Amino acid sequence: MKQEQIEDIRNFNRFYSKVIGLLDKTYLNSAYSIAEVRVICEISCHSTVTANDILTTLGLDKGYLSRILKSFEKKKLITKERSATDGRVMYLKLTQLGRLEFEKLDKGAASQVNQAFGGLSEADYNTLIESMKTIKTILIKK
Amino acid sequence: MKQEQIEDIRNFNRFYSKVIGLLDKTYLNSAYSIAEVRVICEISCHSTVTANDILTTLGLDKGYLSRILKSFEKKKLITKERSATDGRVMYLKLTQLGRLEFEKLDKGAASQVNQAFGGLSEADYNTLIESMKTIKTILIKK
DNA sequence: ATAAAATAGTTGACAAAATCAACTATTTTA
DNA sequence: TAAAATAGTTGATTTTGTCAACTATTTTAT
Repeated sequence: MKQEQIEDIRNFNRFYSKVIGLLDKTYLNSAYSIAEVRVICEISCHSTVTANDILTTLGLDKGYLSRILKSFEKKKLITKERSATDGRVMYLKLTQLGRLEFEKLDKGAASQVNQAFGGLSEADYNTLIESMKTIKTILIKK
Repeated sequence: MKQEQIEDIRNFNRFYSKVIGLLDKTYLNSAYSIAEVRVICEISCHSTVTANDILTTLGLDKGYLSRILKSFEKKKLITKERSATDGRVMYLKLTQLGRLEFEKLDKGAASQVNQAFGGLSEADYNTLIESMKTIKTILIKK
């Protein structure tokens, strides 16, 4: 891999870090930390998920995650249900309230994206999104 | 802006957040936090820069930044020089050691990019980097 | 069958990162 | 020249994240 290619990629990364950082700030106005948002997101997206699943996908410290989950339970956002077949495992589920809360976060994030990326021409959107898909496709096949 | 476009963009953002998060972890093995790396970077990239410049570009808390700078001074990575024309302003400069340290970080980051993005075909690099440039161009003209 | 190792999750102690507000010292504005 | 603004510092505190020891199960190897 050439020096120049590395520099080009780093240049994009610096630029896009700022974009993402800006969007992440949405969550700073919510009642949740970014880690918490990701955890809610994980629970929301998978019908059955365990703390350990989240650990591996998000790469958090397990003590940290345990506390986050405990706080969610306290706030009635999730329920934990012990697996019938493996007593160590706890299945996590959003409660009604949890789903409501997630929806709020999700809508907030969507509206932030709308703001941050809004105002382009239709042609630019097409090009932008096509480029995004291209990047993802190339990197994902690695 | 259409719902679907928002979703496409969010999809890319989720994906690319992970890429950036992975690269940021390089710094976790260094002696510096991500905020500190950014600050060193800012000082390195600008021949004359003040704490306030960094505040506006990086958007940190000024107390936080002040402490980071103090620790850099203690470690002999930077020098502060009071402006002759405005006694409130401190100009920041990397010392020899600071430049060395920055170079190490910079090389480490480049090698991480090399690892994370390495192994693609030349055609894929061209497409990848072209897409990155396209995205930046579109977003920057906003 | 059972002791040892592995796995899932919890807890306490702590460290690092970040925020807030009050403060000093200058400079600018009115 | 007094008041407001700006640059930076400091103390107190909160939030976020890490580490290691712990309990409770389950799996593996003998």
